[in-house]
Amino acid sequence: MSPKKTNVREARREMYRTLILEAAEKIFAESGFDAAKMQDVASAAGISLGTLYGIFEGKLELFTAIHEERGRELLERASSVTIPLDDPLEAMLMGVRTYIEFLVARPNYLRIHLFEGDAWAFGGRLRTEEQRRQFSLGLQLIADLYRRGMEAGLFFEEDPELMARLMIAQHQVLLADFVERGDDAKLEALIQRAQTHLTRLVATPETLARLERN
Amino acid sequence: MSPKKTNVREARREMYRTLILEAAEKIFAESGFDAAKMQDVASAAGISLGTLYGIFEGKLELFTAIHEERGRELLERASSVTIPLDDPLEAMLMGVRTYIEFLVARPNYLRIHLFEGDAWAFGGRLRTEEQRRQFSLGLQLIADLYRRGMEAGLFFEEDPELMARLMIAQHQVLLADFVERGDDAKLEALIQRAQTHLTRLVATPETLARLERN
Amino acid sequence: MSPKKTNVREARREMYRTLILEAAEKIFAESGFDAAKMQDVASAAGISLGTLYGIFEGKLELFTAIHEERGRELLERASSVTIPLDDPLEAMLMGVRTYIEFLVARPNYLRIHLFEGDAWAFGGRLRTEEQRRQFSLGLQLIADLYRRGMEAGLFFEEDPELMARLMIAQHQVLLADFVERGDDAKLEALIQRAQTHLTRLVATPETLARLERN
Amino acid sequence: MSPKKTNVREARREMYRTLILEAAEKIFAESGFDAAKMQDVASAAGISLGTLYGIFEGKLELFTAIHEERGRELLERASSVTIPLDDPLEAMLMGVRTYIEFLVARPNYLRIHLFEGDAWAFGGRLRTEEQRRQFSLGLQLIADLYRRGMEAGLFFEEDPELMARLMIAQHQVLLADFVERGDDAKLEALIQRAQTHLTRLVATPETLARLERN
DNA sequence: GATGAATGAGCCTTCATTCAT
DNA sequence: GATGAATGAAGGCTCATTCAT
Repeated sequence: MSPKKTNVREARREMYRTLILEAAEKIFAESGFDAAKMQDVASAAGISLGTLYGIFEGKLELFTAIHEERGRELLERASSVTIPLDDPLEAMLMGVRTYIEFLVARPNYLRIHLFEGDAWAFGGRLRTEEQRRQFSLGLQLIADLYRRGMEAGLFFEEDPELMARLMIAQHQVLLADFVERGDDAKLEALIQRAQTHLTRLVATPETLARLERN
Repeated sequence: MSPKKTNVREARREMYRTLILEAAEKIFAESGFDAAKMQDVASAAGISLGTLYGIFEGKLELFTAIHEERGRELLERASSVTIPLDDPLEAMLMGVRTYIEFLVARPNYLRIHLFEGDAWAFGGRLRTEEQRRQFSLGLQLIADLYRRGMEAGLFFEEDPELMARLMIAQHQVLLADFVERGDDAKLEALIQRAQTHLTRLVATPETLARLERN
Repeated sequence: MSPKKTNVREARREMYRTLILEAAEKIFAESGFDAAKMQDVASAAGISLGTLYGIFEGKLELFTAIHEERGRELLERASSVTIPLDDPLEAMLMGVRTYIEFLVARPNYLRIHLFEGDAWAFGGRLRTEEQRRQFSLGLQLIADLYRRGMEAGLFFEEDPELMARLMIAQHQVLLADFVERGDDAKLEALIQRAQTHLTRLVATPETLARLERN
Repeated sequence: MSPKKTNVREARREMYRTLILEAAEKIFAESGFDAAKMQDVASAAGISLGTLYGIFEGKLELFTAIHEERGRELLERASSVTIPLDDPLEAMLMGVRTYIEFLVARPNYLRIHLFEGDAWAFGGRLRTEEQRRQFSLGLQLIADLYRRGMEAGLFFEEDPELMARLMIAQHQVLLADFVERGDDAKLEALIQRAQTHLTRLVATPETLARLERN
């Protein structure tokens, strides 16, 4: 097998992966995991069942792949924008913006994220180990940031992991509200609102007062 | 048909309803909606499939009925404890206590409530009109209370319905955390914590400061 | 549940078992294991797929059940007719008769027995542990008998288990021939022939000579 | 098309045929007909599915071809070693040797031959007309030999075709036993054993006695 | 000619729902 | 009314075969 051919094959597989993941996101978003049919995913991707199964092992693997893919991407973005920032609050605000922008740009994944029983805030009925790992990583990123803010006396004294969950839940409510309204236009307003509520959630009264004065 | 016979029949149906709803709560809590089997519900209720279908039209109706039943009960309790209280914040704190006590006393329903993709905070994949109505009623109860507090200058200025959702989400995170820890012992601590976070969520800085002084 | 009801249910299950096993025997005989369709078995039994699966766990279990059922029955018969006989050769001759009569009376099982890659002589690609156990038991029954004849100086000196296989193979050839000819009429001739060849296979020249004289 | 080109093409096809038949033998021996995958055959042959289908029409044709190929080869060898011999018994003994040496040298084909439900002794589920023809030819070769021996008064009086089947069955049991033991070392012992049993199967008591004396 | 990606018919199995007893 | 046996539609997945490159 020539390296060229291998590359072509790899490229094609990658193309299919993308095609399928998008189609699957759509189908899972519309129907939920159980009601989604593999045949519908294949049709939505414009390919045959056989091809679909050539790329993904099965339904669960496909579902998992969506979360890996999107979760990893989201995590990377969130990390890359928060790490450079020294101020924990500033980092958090930047994190929310990234989080919201990412999800609003991917409405199908957003629907899955919110409604498929795997909302990050609960970590409830997560279906695979990979999903649990992903969930845990995302939570830790936020919890660590919170810990820093708490140690700097900026944030309210509370279990950082619990606070991380509360933050996520908060954003999810705002996103769910946004989705329900079908209000694509005011992304910036949504972000502002989310940041306001985030600040109120984490900051001590003193921090709040200081912010007010500026 | 004599009225007496009718009454007997009604009583029997009522008994079955209760039996089935409890069994269904257990099964749905363990497996989720899709994986739950009607046969398992019937067995858990100690009745036959035929009888189950004599009382409930189908799986979806059964699922819906759980939410109606528990939702109505919860709503009534929450109403009855909050209505007599003049102070909106006090009413809210009392409401959370009731909410949490109610759910912790019904762990099966709690699991469904949190993890079955129909958490009240999102109103997401609600499966029937009735569920949406219920959801809306509960939300309004809280939103109205919030509005009163806002008009009294005690609460933060924000869309009351959104705030209601944020409150519910907050409690759900705390309850999910509670469930995950299997921490049955410290109900009172959970309520305290929920009330603290609730206060921080809704109160203006001035209100907070005043509370601090007392 | 009343004992009566249980009995009725058991009786019905038993009836279905029989019905299904007969139908399955037919289908497996016609098509072989892999080509046989569960739907065809159900149809042949005059029941629905659901009912079929209510009685048997799956295709393999059904196939196994046929072998258990028939194998056990055949083994019991063969044991019961050979055990009372002191003379090993006489016992063997009686055993063949039983074996052949049993299989000729069950032509579908005979076809499976001969052609489904699990002919007792080879013990080749046996699909389940149960089948292997059954095969081993049948073989031992014959091998033990052979050993007795050998120790009595009546039979040719050779590994008894190998001789058992040779005997089975011999009968199977005769049965296959019989099946191919569709010659239902001359069962007794078939048995005679099988006994003649059996004698020639196992007996020492001396034994043969003695028999000749009688 | 030049004759040369045609020759080249033919040579290539022949090469592929050989390659594929060997690979297929391996795969069918390992998995049996139904479980064998065409893809696995192609991979084992180091070619593509398309090429495989360019040489053989389908799975069944491939399976058939193995039997034709090997069967023809075996037949030729058996013929060539038996024809020059005048003594029918001697010819038979030579034939068995050839038969066993041939199969032991081709363990994959041996496995198929024994276990794939198409053992020559039964002529059972032969899948194509060609297979039946082949089977018949092999059987006739032996039957004719037997007939000669019978007419010479050397062999037991019995239907020659049936005797041919019994012989084949006998060898197959010995070969199956040999395969199961994984006993590659003692080929000569296996042949000796087979010849002994063959003699006992076909010879009249007088013939046996005469042999004994020598 | 060779490749192997793509196809899709087909089969095992499950479970919500019905209905004869 | 109660039962639970019976139904059969539906869906995940495989693999023989085809065909565009």
